[in-house]
Amino acid sequence: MAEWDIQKLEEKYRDTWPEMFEADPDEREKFYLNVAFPYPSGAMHVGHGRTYIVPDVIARFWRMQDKNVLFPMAFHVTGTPVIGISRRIAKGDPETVRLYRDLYRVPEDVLARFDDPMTIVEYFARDYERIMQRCGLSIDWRRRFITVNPQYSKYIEWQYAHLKEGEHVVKGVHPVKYCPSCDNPVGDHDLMEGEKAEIMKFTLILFEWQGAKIPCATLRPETIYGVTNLWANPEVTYLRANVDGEKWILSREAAYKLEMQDHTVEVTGEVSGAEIVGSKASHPLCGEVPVLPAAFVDPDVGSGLVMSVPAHAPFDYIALRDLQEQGKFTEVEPVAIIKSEGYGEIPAKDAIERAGITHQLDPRMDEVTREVYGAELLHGTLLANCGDQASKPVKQARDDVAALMLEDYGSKVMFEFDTQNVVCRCGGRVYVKILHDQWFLQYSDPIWKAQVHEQINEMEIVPQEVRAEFDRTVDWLKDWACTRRVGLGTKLPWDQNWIIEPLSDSTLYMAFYTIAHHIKKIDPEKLTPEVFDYIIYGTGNPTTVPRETLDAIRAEFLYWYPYNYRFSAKDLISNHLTFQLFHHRAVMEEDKQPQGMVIFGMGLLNGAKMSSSKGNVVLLDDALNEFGPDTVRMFLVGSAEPWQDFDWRNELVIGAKKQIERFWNTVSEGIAVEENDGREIDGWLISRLQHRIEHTTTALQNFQTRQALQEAFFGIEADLKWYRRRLPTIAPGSAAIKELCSVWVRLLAPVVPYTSEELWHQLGHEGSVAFAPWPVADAAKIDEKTELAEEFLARTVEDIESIVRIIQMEPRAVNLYVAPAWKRQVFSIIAGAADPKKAIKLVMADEDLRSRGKEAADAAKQVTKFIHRLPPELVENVTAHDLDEMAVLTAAQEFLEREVKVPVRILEAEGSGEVKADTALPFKPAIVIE
RNA sequence: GCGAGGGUAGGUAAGCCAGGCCAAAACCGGCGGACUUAAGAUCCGUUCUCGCAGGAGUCCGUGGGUUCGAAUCCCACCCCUCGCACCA
Repeated sequence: MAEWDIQKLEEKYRDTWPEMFEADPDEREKFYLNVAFPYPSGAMHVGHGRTYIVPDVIARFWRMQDKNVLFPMAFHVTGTPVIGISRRIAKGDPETVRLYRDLYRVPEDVLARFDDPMTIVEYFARDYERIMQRCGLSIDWRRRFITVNPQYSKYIEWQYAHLKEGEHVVKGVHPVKYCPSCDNPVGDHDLMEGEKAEIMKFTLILFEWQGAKIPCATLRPETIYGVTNLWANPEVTYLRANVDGEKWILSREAAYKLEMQDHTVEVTGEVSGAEIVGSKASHPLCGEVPVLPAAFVDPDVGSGLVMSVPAHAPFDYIALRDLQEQGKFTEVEPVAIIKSEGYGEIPAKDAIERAGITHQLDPRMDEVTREVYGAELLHGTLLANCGDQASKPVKQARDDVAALMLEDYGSKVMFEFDTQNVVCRCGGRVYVKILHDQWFLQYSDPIWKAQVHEQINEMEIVPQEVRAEFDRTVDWLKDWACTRRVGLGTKLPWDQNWIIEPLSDSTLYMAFYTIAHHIKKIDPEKLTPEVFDYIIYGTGNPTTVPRETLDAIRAEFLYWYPYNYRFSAKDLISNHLTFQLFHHRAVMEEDKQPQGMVIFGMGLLNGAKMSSSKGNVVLLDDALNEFGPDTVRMFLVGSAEPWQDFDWRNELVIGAKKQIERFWNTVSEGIAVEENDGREIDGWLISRLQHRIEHTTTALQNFQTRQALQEAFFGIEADLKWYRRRLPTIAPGSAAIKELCSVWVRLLAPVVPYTSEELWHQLGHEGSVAFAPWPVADAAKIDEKTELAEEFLARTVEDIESIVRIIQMEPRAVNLYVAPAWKRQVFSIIAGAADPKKAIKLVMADEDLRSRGKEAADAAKQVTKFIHRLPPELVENVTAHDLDEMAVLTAAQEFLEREVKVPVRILEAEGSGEVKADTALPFKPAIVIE
């Protein structure tokens, strides 16, 4: 019997496998599964490993069920990250170089060529492919592509033509975070500071002022009715400017921001804050109000000029009060316009006084402000002095007044961050910019959303719980800017200045897999939209490619599509996974919609989040070298169900390795030993095996890889343990063991393909275990009575042992007293009773039993208690099979004596004269130790 | 802050939806023993507390509640993970 040497097994089989899993349409039923493809900008770690190994286990499982399984792979290389990496490497950025040279161990000569982004992705794509093959992934590599292949670009162009035709791609304006020094929009991950900053929409309310307008930015336009004054900072020099052709007064900062936000701003002069202070400004909805001085007014917030609503804004209230305490502007009175529960006439005043705030600089001012704003938004109603808005709830009035302002009073919208200091990685300040000419995928379209909801409802989603998250995401999605100026990718077909954004070019590639190996062979120039129309829809009359070629390609598409399952980690739910549903709905026909999704948990390393940038990773290649592919696979699919987070810990992985070794040794022994005569216990083993097959199959059908392993590995091992305990002196070489080995190797083949492949051959089978028939449970081999008898024995031995353990005497002999038949009668009656409370009455209704009087009543009580503690199926079996306990125990006498190491006597309880024998119950003999 | 999911014995984790089979599966780890020159592997026992007869007590994030009965149902609180976008 050879030692288990996984390295050798890997070398023996790895390179012969890739062609084996090339899948072509045939008469069998298909099973098509795919995974979110990787962006190969760095080395694979064990977290990536699980992403591909779990689907592979599922693929191998279904393949053995005689499904035609397609499992393809490609590489996503579009976008900007590798461009940044290549630049940083070219510059010699030490951190990046360290990551690639030391952690990912890229050879120096290769690293030297990493100044070209394509070199990076091509290098790592090859590396991924190599490592995936080491892992034994049953991928059809003929279909491999990368997302900048010209043929793929043609497919994307076709897709976008249809999206545009369906009016799902529209040109729009959109506020984005923008870094003027990079001259590019920036994502949150590009920010050094202010990552959580949100873009807020202010209304600029225009006040008449000496032939010009003073814009005041507000989030609460409805408070215009309560404006008593404006605030200007006397220390600030404001600008006079023509904004969109109108004369405005505003801060320098505000002028710059508005320019970024698509307004024309032409500076014509300056005016000091001091000059403005003391003058009057007016708005039709609040009349003429004075401009008051305020040092707290920040020119870098809003327009740099503020409207004041002292009744409802604590800052305004306290600033006004402070001025008035100095005897200034005493004629200004707060104007209350909102009634809100829990507050008096002037909520700002109440809140400040309740909090005991006496000074504007009190740090609790922000908190009090939030409190008042929140309370008024939730419960406030506008008062009678608010014109048309009177008695409206604040919530509604806010929107109505904002709309009114924009329509009738010349207001403009201004965007601002909710936090100051938003800084780009380049160190430059980030502003809100309105992008025009930008193309958007209109995910906000309610009709489109409704279609996706419908699809989510029809799909199988594993685990069920994430369905809610998908629905939430669909509701929450707004329009998505789908074009960029920089990065790798496909040009927008109708506007060549734009590149299709990388998330937006990878929503329908699952369909491309079905035809990729054919399409690759066609000159991209010939791949007109008509060609794809013909392949996907079967319409039109393309002439650039021979018709029989197209018919074959279309046939293949129709065979595989739609996909059965897509596998991905849960962090992609809120974008990619939901996007692809939108795109399928828009472009693919009704019967080509995604059928199912399986969502994975995340990976941890020793309890901490895996992160390449922090160096907290185990590279998959290293893990394969150290433990071998089967161990890595077994650990990754066995330590947690796919949707749970898993934690890679080396000491646990070593455990998995030992387990496979045990499996190897047991099966090798089984093969080596000469067949000998079967024993009765063989029937039990084979009967148990049927349950294991059934449970493993169900688990894998439900993607429960961990559960499957519990059954297929530990379950079978536990059965074997009992089997050997019952037959310690006989070598395990029976026909039953051979049968078990053959089944066992196949049950574990999806998880440990290398080990199983070798054992399968050693068992004398031709062909790969990957295509061997999956075991099917045979009901005829299930022998419930034997299983029950063994359970009875096991429980009895356990009971004896637990008693021996407690008593502190050395046992000399064990007497077992089997319960009399009439107690079995009691057991049946009680077990069958619908209402347990009436069970005792039922027992006493039996004449024979009643004649036993108190004895019967006591037994009934004991039996009731006992039944209560047993699993219901077991109770059912006990009743159904009416086990001859005497015979079972007698037959196992030798076994019992070996177990307890003293003579065992098996006796009838009835008439034994032993007091303790009275406690004998069916399925629970009385035990007396001498 | 908002949205989704989750907290079970030393660790991983099943059970929870359908309350009583639950002192709570399974695996790992720990401890003791057998085998061995030894280590490893393997096997046996043990791993909340108490108990010289198969039993009792306490326990499933915290605090309440419902129920004859709660890890499981309800309420509140605390803590953790993921997502919150123009980016893979």
